[in-house]
Amino acid sequence: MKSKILENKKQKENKLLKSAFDLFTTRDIDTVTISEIARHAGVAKGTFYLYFKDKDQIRNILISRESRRIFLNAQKALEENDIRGFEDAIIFMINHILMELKKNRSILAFIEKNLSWGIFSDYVQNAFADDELHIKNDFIQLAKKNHYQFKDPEVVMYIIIDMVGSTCYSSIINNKPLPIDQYKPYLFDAVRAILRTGKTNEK
Amino acid sequence: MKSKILENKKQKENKLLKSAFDLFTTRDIDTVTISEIARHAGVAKGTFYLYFKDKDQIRNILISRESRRIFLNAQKALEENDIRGFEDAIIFMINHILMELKKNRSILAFIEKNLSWGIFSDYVQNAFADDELHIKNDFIQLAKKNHYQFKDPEVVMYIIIDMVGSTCYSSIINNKPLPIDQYKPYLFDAVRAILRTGKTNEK
Amino acid sequence: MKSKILENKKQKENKLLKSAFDLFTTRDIDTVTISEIARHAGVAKGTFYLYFKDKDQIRNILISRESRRIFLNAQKALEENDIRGFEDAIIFMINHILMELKKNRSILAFIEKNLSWGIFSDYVQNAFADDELHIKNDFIQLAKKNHYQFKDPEVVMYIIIDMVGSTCYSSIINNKPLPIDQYKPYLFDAVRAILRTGKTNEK
Amino acid sequence: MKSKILENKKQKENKLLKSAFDLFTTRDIDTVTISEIARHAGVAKGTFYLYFKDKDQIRNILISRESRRIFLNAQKALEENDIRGFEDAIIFMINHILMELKKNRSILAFIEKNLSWGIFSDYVQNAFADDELHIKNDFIQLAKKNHYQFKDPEVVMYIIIDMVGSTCYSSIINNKPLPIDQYKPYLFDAVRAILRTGKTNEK
DNA sequence: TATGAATGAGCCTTCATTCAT
DNA sequence: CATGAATGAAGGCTCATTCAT
Repeated sequence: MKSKILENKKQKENKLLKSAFDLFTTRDIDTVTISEIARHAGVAKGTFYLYFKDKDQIRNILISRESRRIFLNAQKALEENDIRGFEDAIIFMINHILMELKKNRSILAFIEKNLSWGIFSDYVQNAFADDELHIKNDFIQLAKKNHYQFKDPEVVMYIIIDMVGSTCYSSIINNKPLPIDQYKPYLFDAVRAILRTGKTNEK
Repeated sequence: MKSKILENKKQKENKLLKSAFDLFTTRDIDTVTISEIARHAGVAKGTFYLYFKDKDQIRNILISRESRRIFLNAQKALEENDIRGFEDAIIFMINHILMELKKNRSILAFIEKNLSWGIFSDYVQNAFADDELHIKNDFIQLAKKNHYQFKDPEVVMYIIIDMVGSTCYSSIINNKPLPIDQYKPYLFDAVRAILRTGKTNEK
Repeated sequence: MKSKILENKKQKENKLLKSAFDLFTTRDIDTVTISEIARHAGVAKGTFYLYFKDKDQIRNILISRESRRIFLNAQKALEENDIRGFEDAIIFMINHILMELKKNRSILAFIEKNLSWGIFSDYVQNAFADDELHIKNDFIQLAKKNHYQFKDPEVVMYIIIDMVGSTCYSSIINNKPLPIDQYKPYLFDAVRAILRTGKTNEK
Repeated sequence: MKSKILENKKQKENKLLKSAFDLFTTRDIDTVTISEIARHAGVAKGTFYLYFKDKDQIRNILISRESRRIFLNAQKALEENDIRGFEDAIIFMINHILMELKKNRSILAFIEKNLSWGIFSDYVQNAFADDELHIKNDFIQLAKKNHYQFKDPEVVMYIIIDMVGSTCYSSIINNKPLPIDQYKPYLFDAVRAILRTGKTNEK
């Protein structure tokens, strides 16, 4: 039967992805060889090329996958908590993501160091296409409902994501400029300040 | 006389630095070989190792040097213009830097992609040690003079630098989320919002 | 079937060993490069590293192999000739070995110059472990049978091997202190003298 | 004055020789570079080539020098002690040399590992030319005086030197086949046995 | 004489990629 | 589909030797 074969193939692909993920988050990505990925996945070197073109490809797939997972988790957490204020909701999500990344620094290191625009950015920007991930939509809806108005909400969202991402990277990884827990107040102040630029006085 | 030799050595070092800079800003740094740097500098391969330990070292030197140069230019421009408001001064400097980077995208790409904390951050953080570069000091003085008060001005400065750096990178290089000229208003709004969090009402 | 591949691998390994042996016995080992070994074996440079770690490893393998072969030959020759006296048997073997080395000076040069204790010595000392090579045992048995008694036969054997090895090296290679054929009488006298130190008067 | 200059030159040459000796006896000779020899001697790299052709040359000079020194010491010690028997005198000298080498293993390692025939052998063989070093002569005289007769005393001497040298090397350095102090009885027995082959019964 | 900057040949080693089995 | 042996291009780096000063 065909499904059996297909399943088998999917399994091998997953083994390779998992293997690469393990290695990429453990070591400097440049030092990871395709040999190692294959060996650690328990398949032959040649098999790698049956599923992926090269290291770049598998790396990009992993970054998209992990970023998405993290955003989805934050989104789900938000839905499960009844947070109504616009700013509060944004801060809640950011905080949720930061907590996850703090627990799992290697993922953060992996994503940040390899996050080239053209992968993640495209991903976030075109997030409309993702059935499950409706963060962008939510952002816009929530802003409207709470009487925040932005000329271009996408750009604001982008600024915030990028700012949080890059500053928190060094905060979590290197404790610079401050350890993440001490840094958060400053960061959240900054985020709130930016969001407040869109606040209107409508009731 | 010895001065001739010393001069000659300095010249060679500069040739190598220039060569590396040319290559690093033109191509992906990983694809640049030491052979090429030497060849393009017009010296033998072994000569490279007389002046630098490896590619990392020459890269770090270049990043420090270029970052410093850009900040120095901005600082000088600020001094030459009589801008008194705190927010205006910050925005002026940011704008000055962005204009320079826009003109010279390759430098931006080079700095951003290779700017590891531990190089630049240390540099900016310890900028006190630099006799000429007194941005940090200026920031603090200017804030005080204009009645802005921050619990930790350094952190605020850091947030701004990092945010500007990372978001403008993709704006200038990839036009995402918007081309830099359209993006600036949003960015400056965000910066002003952050700065305003420190505003007090003293006269 | 797999046997074909395995056979092929064994063949390549042998090609490399032969190539290395040819080069090592022809030239100063330090001047032989891995490139050459591979090229002369008709394989790619990388292939070398599939079979051996480095030049040292292949060299040690060759020394063990060749030394063993020479001793085995001498042993076999002894068995095929009915020589009963203890001293005569030892001299016979030494002579057999010297004749072989004389015919093949390059092997002698190769072995002697690279024979580091830790390779050969271990080998000779632990010769018990070698099923085929029972020289050490034979020496002890033969001594006993012929009423020679040594406090530590192993040490005596070792002295003889080492003495023969080092003096004959220069005799065969450099004709010093005498060409091997003229040198032999002196050498054999010395060997017999040493052996005779263990002679007892039992009948 | 010229003598001053000449003295200065001799001094530099000695500095280089000492430097090389220090390095050669401390490390594997192949890893010692000419740069290091010069640096450790406190002169410029180019200066090395003013005094020596290459590493081989300086190495050979050192080996001759050290070997000679050791033999001279043994000879002097013999003269200072009134030992009349032929065998006893030989054993005395060997023992003297072994004690010195045991104290200074690095010299032994250096000499043995680099003692190529053509250096030392020539040296010992042509020892007649050395005004101070008259070992060979002594050997012959002493043999005669004590009624030992050898067809070719030189060859016997050579066998002994070589045998002692090569077996004691591994004994002192690797404790194989036995530590030197336990090995000596066997060795001396062997030496005496060889010498005794020349004994005559004249009174 | 003495210096040491400059040279560049040449080594070792890795690893992405291919392809016969 | 899967394998893994074989490839060979490519890079980093060292160091003996030269030569202008």
